[in-house]
Amino acid sequence: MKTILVIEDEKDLAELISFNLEKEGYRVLTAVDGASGLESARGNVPDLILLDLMLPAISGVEICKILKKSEKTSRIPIIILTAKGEEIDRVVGFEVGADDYVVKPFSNRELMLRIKAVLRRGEQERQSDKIIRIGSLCIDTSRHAITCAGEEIILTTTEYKLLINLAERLGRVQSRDVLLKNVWGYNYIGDTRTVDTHITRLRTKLGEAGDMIKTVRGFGYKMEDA
Amino acid sequence: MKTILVIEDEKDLAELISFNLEKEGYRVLTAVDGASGLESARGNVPDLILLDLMLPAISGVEICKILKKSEKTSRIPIIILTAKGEEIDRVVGFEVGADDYVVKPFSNRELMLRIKAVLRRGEQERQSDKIIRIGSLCIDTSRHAITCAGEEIILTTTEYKLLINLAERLGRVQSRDVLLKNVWGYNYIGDTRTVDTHITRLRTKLGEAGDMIKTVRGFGYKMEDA
DNA sequence: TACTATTTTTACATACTTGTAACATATTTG
DNA sequence: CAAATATGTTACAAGTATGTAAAAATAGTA
Repeated sequence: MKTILVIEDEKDLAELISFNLEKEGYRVLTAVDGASGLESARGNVPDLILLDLMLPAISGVEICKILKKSEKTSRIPIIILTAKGEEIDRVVGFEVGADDYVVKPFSNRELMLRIKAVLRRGEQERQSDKIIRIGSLCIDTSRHAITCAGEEIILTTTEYKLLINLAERLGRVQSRDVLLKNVWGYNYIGDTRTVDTHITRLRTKLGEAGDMIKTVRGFGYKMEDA
Repeated sequence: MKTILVIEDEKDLAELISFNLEKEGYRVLTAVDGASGLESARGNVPDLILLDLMLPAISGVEICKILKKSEKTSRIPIIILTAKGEEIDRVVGFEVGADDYVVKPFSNRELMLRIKAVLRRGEQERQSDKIIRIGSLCIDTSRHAITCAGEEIILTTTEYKLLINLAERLGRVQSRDVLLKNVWGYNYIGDTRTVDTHITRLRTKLGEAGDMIKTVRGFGYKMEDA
């Protein structure tokens, strides 16, 4: 039986997540703030940590960094819970070192799928210092740098986040709505066509690698080699 | 037609919302307090719930928690209506498990946009990423890719949905009316012969796998291996 | 403040999709 | 066996989704 540590200050949400996790057969530990979360993680090393980014006192980012620095806890996979789309690029990259993230509000199903995926993923390929290579494209998340066939490509924040989102879910079709939620944040109200515009710009800037962003008519976009 | 349950104790507001929702083509159920709201949600599962936070007796937060914990109702998206300002909006709103929130006073336009966004999100969720194999045919729903004996087959949106519908109910005959409802949507007005045309196209594109789509004269179509 | 970079919206072009109708073929029925 | 009925097939006008560029709005900065 796998143990999951939930670090979340909002009691209701923590309770809800615990309830669902237990229903799925996980053992659950909860912590309402960073300090007790750290303590718990060190004392009884869990198989995975769900970490809210917005915590009182020590922020989730800090906690994540601390956990990743200690030998004892560095190998525990961490999934970040965040309300903002804007922070994900920093979070998943080297700076923070989380293994995955879920943007609030998330469905139970979504969360469970992510947890399973992260647990399944081998220890060796944790995302901390991840460099994504797809065809001639190379994304160095730690340096926030992108190259295509050696040539450096300068992207704006939105373009970068959009690319990361597509690249991390390689092959999977993502609807405009999902992209809006993950890149722009849950609170975004606007035209889904905005995504199209950014896709166009991304394709242009990426040059030959831009062809790897495929349109799936009626559904959304996906990224795929060749 | 989508059904929306409005749980709101202020009669005037409830009425106004109902009026606007109906104008947009939704079916509306209303409940003036938590208990009847819960009952209604369980009895006639709606597609979405608009939930006032400030209710007599049981609070909206409680209701939200209860709904999210029950298997039957946990998947219903909930939009919170709250009169309180900034500090509560994010924290209480969707961290309880709700899918979105709107702060009173809200414009009709805003509410409708949120509803649409949340409903869209839900539709995305439903398509789980599984791989269906039937004979030489392979359907990868997450990649939205179809292969027959390794060869990739490009389908249009309608063709794809039609195939999924047949493949998911393997062996079972489905009438043209049922297919129209499932693939084209319940309010589709048109010729049932449209189905035939698409079946033909599907068979052609699928090549040898197309033979697995069988005609059941007088009843409809079914999919069956060999 | 003005200026720049970036993002979003708008508008239009284009390419793809689709429902229908018309005709062909097959099957059932009387 | 012919008529009636059901399904198969094809072509095309109309509809729809996406691509793209340019204007408008916004955010960021000196």
